[in-house]
Formats: sequence, C-alpha cells, structure tokens
Amino acid sequence: MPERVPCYAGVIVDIAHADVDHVFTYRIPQRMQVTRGTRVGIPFGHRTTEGLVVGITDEPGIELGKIKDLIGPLEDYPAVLPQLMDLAEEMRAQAHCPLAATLRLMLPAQMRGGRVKVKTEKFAQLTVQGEALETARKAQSRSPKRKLLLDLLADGQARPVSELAVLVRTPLDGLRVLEEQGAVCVFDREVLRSPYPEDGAREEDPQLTPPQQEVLEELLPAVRAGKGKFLLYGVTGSGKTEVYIRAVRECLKLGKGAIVLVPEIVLTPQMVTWFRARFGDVAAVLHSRLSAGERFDEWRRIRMGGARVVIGARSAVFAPVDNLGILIVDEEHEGSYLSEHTPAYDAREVAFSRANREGAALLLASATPSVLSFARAARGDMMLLEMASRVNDRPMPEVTLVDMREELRLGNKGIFSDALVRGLTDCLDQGQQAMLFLNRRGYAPSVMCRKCGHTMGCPACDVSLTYHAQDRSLHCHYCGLIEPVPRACPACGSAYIRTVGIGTQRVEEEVTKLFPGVPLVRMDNDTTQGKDGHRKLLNQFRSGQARVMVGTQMIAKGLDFPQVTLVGAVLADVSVNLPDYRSPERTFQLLTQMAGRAGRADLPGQVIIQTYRPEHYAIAAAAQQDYRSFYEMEFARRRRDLYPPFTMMVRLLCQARDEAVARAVSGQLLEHINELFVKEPQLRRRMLFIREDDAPIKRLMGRARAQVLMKLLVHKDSDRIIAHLNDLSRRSWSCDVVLEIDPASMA
DNA sequence: AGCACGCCGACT
DNA sequence: GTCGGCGTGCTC
Repeated sequence: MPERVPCYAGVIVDIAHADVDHVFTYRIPQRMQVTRGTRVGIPFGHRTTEGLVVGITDEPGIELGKIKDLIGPLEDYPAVLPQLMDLAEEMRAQAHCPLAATLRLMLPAQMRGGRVKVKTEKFAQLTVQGEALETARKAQSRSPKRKLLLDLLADGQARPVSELAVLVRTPLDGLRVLEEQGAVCVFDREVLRSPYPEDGAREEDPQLTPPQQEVLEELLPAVRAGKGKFLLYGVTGSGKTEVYIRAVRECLKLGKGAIVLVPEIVLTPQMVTWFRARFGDVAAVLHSRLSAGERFDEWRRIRMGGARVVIGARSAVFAPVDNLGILIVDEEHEGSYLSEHTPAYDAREVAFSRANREGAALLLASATPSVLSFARAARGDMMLLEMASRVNDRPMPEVTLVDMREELRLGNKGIFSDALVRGLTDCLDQGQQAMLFLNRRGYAPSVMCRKCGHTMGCPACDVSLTYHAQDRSLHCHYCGLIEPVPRACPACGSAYIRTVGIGTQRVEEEVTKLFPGVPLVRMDNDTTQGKDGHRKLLNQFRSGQARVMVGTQMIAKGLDFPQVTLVGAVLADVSVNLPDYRSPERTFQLLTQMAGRAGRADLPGQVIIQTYRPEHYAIAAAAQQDYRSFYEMEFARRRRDLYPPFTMMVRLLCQARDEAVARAVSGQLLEHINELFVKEPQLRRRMLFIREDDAPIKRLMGRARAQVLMKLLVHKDSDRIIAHLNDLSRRSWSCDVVLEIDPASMA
C-alpha cells in the first residue's frame, strides 16, 4: 500500500477582518470528506471557529509544524455552490472587502454559528404489508383505536403523528403498542418551515397580448441558449408579470431554475401568489422578514433542488440555485437594489455577473427604467424590449396637473384642490376605490414657533422633528426619538407653536373630515410594522372593506388593485427638492408608478397630481407619462453637469461623537488625497471635483458627520484612485471612516 | 474578530 | 514590589 498523500484544505476563516483575509491551510484527517464550498469547524488561535473551504491541495505552502487538523465539516454537503464561490471572489476584488464578507452573502445569516436547528416532526409508517398487515389488524380486536391507526396508515405512506391526532386521541400510545408488535415504526423526520403555505389555487394561462408575444419571442430563445441581457420597458399595466411567468416556465421545462427579484418585501406575497397559482410550490421565498427558521428552511429547499424558482428581495440574488436559467429583476429602477452596508453591492450588477458566469438570461424590467439601465441598453449592453400598451387595450390613465399656487389664489387654503375633491367624490359615489399618495409620513414634517421662527429639531440628529397625531408628540425619523411637543418655544418662550407642512396622517384626517364614515387605510412605516403588518392593510383594501388608501411611496409600487379608478398625488414636490442628483429621476419614477395604480381593470383611471412646481421637467414629464422625453432631458442634464453615468460620486464619510474630531479627520483625509495627487499627478485629471465639508445631515444618531466628496470620471485610473481611498479609509483614524461609491443616499 | 504578550501608573 | 491599563501582533 502506498502511503496516503497528505491532503490539505485552504480555508477562509469566518471573520471579516483585513488581518485574517487570506487562505489558511489545514490538514484534512483521513476519511474526512470536504470539498470547495464546504463549511468546516477549525481550530484557530486559542479557540475554535467556522471557516469555508476554498480549495484542496497537496502543497501545504507553509511549514508543516504550523498546520492543524480540520475539526470536521459542518454539513454533509458544500453550503456554497462553486459558481457562487467564484462570484464571492469577484465581489471581493470589486468591493475592496475581506473575502469572508462576500462569502457570508451566500449563506443565510442564522446558519453561521449553528444558531438554527433543523426542525423535526414525529412520523409513523407501516412496516408490514399484505398478509402480515392482516395479521396485525386481527391482533387489534380489543382496540378499535389501534385498528383505526392501522387503517389510516394502510397505504404505506409515512404520516405525521400530528395529523393522526386529528382523528385519533393520543395516537402515540396506540402507536407505541403497534411498534412493539413490529407493525409500525415511529420516527423523527426533518420538516421544512414554510413562510407562505400553498393554498392549492390554480389559474389558467391568460391569452398573451401581441407585445407580450413579441417580447417572449426574444426572451425564450435566450433562455434556451443560456445567454442574453434584456431591459424590458413596459408601461404600467402592460403585463410584465405574465412575461416573467412564461420565461420561468421555459426554464423549468429545460430543467433550469430561476430567480425573481422584487424591490420590496411588501411586493413578495403578491408575486408569490401569482407564481404559486401557476407553478405550485416549486417557488421559494427569501427575504429578511422571514423568521430565522423559515429562512433557513427555504434556503435549504433551494440548495437541495426542491425549489427551482426563488422570489425574493435584493439578497435573493445570491440564492443557491444551481443550473440557473434566468434572473429577473422586477422594478429594476428601485433604489432598494443597492445595498447600503458592507459589502456594498448593486443587485442588478451582481445579477449581470451571475448571468454571464452561469449561462443564464438576464431580464431587468420596469415601467420607468433607471437612467443607468436605459443608458446601458442604448449603448448595446442590453437589448431593449418594449411593451407600450396595457393589456386588453386598456387606456393609460388620464393625468391632470393641478397648480396649487393657483388654488391658493382662488381662495382654497386646504390641502386638496377642487379637482381632487371632485374626483374623490365621484369615485366614491360610484362605489370605486381611490389611492392618495404623499411621500411623507407623520402628521406634519416640522413644528415651528410662530413668534421667532425656531423649528423643533432632534437633539441627536440635525433634522427637524415630525409631529405625529396619534400620540401628539414629536418623532425623529432618523434615530427614533419621541418627545412631547414643548409648551413653550425653547428659543423664545412663546406659546405660539404650530405645525408646518403635511404628512400622511394629516391627509388621512382631511379625508375623514371630507368623507365621514368612508373606511380608509393608511399605509406607511408607522402602520406596517410587525411581521405581517402590511398584509392586513392590503387585504382590507383589496377586499373592498376600505375605500380609500393613503400612503407613502410604498403604495406607489407594483401593487395591483383592480377597483382603483382615482389616484391622487397630494404633493408631488416633496422629492424634487432633495439635495441629490437623482431627485428628478426619483420624482418622475414615483409619480409615473403611482399613476400606474389607476385603471388596471375594466374601469378607466384618473390621476390628479398636485404641485407647486408644475413646470419642473420631472413633474411635467410624469404628467405626460412620457418616459422617453424625460430620459432624454435627464440624460442630457447628467452629461452636461457631469453626474453618473458619466462620473462616479465618491465620498469618505467621517463619523465621530465630537464635531471637531470628524472635521479634523475629514481635513486630514483631504490633505492625504492631495498628497497622492502630488505623487501621481496624472490621477488628478480624473478627479473633477473634490470638497471637504459637513455631510448634508451633519449630525445623525448623536454622531457628527463630515465628508470629503469627490466626483471621478469613469476611467480606469479612477479604480486606482478608489483603491487608494479605500486604503486610506482603512488606516486607524480617530473616528469612523467609510468609503462610499455611488451611494444610494448622499445624506 | 479575539486573545495573548508586553511595557508603564496607583494600590494591598 | 504587584495588579492592571489597553497598544501591537498573530492566528494555518
């Protein structure tokens, strides 16, 4: 017998820290089975921890004396698929973070540290059949209960004991006797916790519209060929979901899997219902509001191949679907596809990379594609597909723009224009439903002293406090602080304090005043807390119990309520004035999406947009429902003013208890960056703008925030600048320093 | 990330 | 004299 070649495993320790961001070598003991992607227990330093095998080798690479043995695999299968190992490695390079950090994305969080257990249930099953079963049955002449148990198990299938308990009281006693007689066995079996139990409802395929057919004629061959990138621009109500369903069916036919990303957890149940109605329970769900157990079980169902279709939020882009046929990103323009925390990633970019790597088709879809994606399609990175009309030739809703300055001039001081009041009255008279949209929760966004103009602010954050009517107190929407409204102005002592501006609670109040007795639901962050908070509200509205829905942007997206004929934007200006280069784009998207909630069935829809800035191009284009003209204007503006996609917005954000410390660090950072340019002057040409300053919100959760903001040309030199900035941010500063590249929010 | 090793102030 | 501050450095 030749001596066994010693075999070693390269392991990434599950500690996301730059100091341990390299491969450690462990000896694989005899007969231990591990492969790339296997999670393993390892001795590390003075303790034991978890790691992930990234390779097997015969070359130890370091002196043998240092090498320790693996403790053993944590599962009997590789938890991370090889293609996802590759993806994690690519993301590390791009996100400039430890490999352990990107590998963690590939696993359900609760799996690490062994915090969730596999759930088991007691099952009973016959161990005899035919004549032996008859004999066993006869032996139960004195116990009808045991006879019944045998009858219930007669088909030989394993049955959960809990199910038997419905028909037989305390079945376990009888089963125990039968087990002793050798007729049945009782055992524990793994069961999966399921977040959205299947209701068995099935639907027929609807007839495809010609645009849907045309789109599928491009898409289906791409699914079969395992390549092709598409941007589907389909107006609201054009039936994009049906396209997804047909494309996914093609995947399943080919034995491939699919991932469908939805931007918000609120939208998953609806998508799941649609998919389940056609495919049954091959669809799994992954998002962060599932319980730890549900999430783990859904993940395992996918990993083991029991579920071939995954519907989920951003992080579902990492779902362990092997042999992936298509990746679909619904409402691709949504900001929620950007992850804010490290490792920062854009789920659309990850989907792009996964599609390339795994031979899958990619479909990004929206009624209001992001400027970035539309530009990519225009450049030829993706094929543009278009569905310009609604299903069944339903008309687009009619949009009216109301100038609120004019209303005031005519003597209307209320928050609703005459047109909106008339629209609501008609809509409710005709027994239909209405949605009112305002992108601001609370009763009023600020509270001011009438005498001196002082605005009540949060002591921990540099923002004004929002008045909430339920508890008659002031809330900070950033840190969660709640405090009573002061009796007197803290600045001048005056008692004349009043609210300024309007929020969804105020809208709710005004509707109730105007239409007493009309049932209403309000959907915003305050009313949708809890595990299934939104479901109840959605059902109330969908069932017709509620006639009016008031809400923030969460009601603007993708929801399908056939009885809604009137949609009102109470104040369209809210999102225009934010200090972010994307605010026109956001405004346009929000208003267009919101308008799309109207007239989705046979009843025509009407939309009323109230604004003080009817001439603003984003609002005007939304009123015209003219995506292309908006895109042209916005793209030209981005080019002219040098914003993404022509540049990258990069910043180093410094956070400290003390304002002086934060500013001192941001000052030092600026100096270091300038030194870099002295050393490498050619890099200077790629930096179009640099400024050291307070962040737009200069205090948050009690921490002062300063920044160095930069605009870089999209150029390969900029990657080197970013690498330098990343190194710089990693040095030990006297406060937190984080590097952000094109962040979702510049606040 | 932990945890040890290591070099300087106030205590039984 | 020692107990303990947390600065630097290592973990296969």
